[in-house]
Amino acid sequence: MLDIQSLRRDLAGVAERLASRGFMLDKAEFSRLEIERKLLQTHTQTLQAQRNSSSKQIGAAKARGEDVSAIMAEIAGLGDALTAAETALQALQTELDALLMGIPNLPHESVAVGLSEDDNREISRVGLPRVFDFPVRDHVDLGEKFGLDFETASKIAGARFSLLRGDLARLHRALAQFMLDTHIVNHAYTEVYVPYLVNAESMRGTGQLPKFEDDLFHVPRKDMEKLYLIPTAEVPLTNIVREQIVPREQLPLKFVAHTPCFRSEAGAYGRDTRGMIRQHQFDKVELVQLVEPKDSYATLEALTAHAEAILQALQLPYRKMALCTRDLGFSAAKTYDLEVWLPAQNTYREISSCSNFEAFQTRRMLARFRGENGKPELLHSVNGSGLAVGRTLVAILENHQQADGSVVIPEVLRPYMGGLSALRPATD
RNA sequence: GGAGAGGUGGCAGAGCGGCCGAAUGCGCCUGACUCGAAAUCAGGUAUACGGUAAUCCCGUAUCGUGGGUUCAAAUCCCACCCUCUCCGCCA
Repeated sequence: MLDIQSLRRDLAGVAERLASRGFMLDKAEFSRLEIERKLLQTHTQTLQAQRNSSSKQIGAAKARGEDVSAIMAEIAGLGDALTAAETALQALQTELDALLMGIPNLPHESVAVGLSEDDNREISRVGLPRVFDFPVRDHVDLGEKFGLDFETASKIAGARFSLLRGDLARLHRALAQFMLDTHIVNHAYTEVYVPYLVNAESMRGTGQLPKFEDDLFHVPRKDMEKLYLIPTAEVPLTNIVREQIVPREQLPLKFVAHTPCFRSEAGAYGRDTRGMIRQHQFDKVELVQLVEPKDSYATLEALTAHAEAILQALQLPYRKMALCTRDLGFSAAKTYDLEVWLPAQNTYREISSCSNFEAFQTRRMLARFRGENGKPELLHSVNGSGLAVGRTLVAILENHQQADGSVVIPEVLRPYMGGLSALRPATD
């Protein structure tokens, strides 16, 4: 959520910055609501003040044993007027709030203005794509031999689910363990185990609701508020500080969690139907930091480097992209995507997305710390995947495949694999 | 699933429908005393929104959440949420 003050102060300027990311703010509508809000709010509060002082007088008069009918008569119609005013104000607030909640974040000044993902800027490339002297197989063909089984998954659950067996399942687990351990030990994050089902309030906090309900799975409950399956651990991790004032000396908060993520992928029907690139359920190791505003851009760089460290350790070639204004997610002020090389697709594919949300999320959830002057200030939230486990598995299979169909397991994962150095097709 | 207890400021803990944004204690901040500290004393110490650009001032709202009764609700009524204890069930 944007700061409503900034909209009041410089509506045209804000609208212009929003336009750069493709969002057209209805300035007239906002102004109309604001003018009315101000009128209604002052009116309501005046009536409330009147009621309060009259009620006080009645109390005092009664205590002295005086007659109160005169005062009572004076405020005869006040109750109804007040109810009407309060109702109108509330309705207007709801409208204004809905408008505000639907506005995306402002792009940071360092973000290039662009019209599509083609305008994203490549920041760096690390590692060289291998040159293969044999026909490259994609992860679906390779994985089949090691226990990757989409047919069984679809029998059990439907399309866009996967099932892993044996060493492949173990490798998947090894990846998550390795990532977690790296972030805990080398990068000083605190490991957190979180709920995978969250309430609507949490979803609002990080920005998934109210606008992106269609992308989420939810679980109805009889006579109870429905719960949502998390699309990323960002949701529970960031909401840890919702409605809290964190003591300054505890900052920065650095959380890491390994969770499954659930996405309905509505609107992606035809895309990435083959393989485990785009699934309804996938595992991810997520990094979240809550920091003082002055630190958040340095934090974004650091956190992105933490994600990169995983790719480097796994010897996967990747590039780092700075998203342009048009490609930014709803809540992000600035985003780096890490894209891993997938030889079978002959292209780089997103494997991590690292963003600074500034105060966009924390304002929604009232997550604060106590600043220098002792006043509560909004934290900044920064997060990123470190990494998406399923896609990392895909990248390992494809990048580390051998002519004989085996896949070399990166050195750093071997301790998690009981010393196994390669996946080999079953010899039958 | 059954039975019971309870949700009040950073914490503990009071609170006859009006003088309650809320006693008291602890904690914290400032000052006095002190060479310094402790102890003691004095004062201060919630958040959001609005008037408004303002850390001052004024107003409004907030005692788990939402509704109701009333001129007036932390206090009375209803519903819901959450926590705790015991029993049952359960990974």
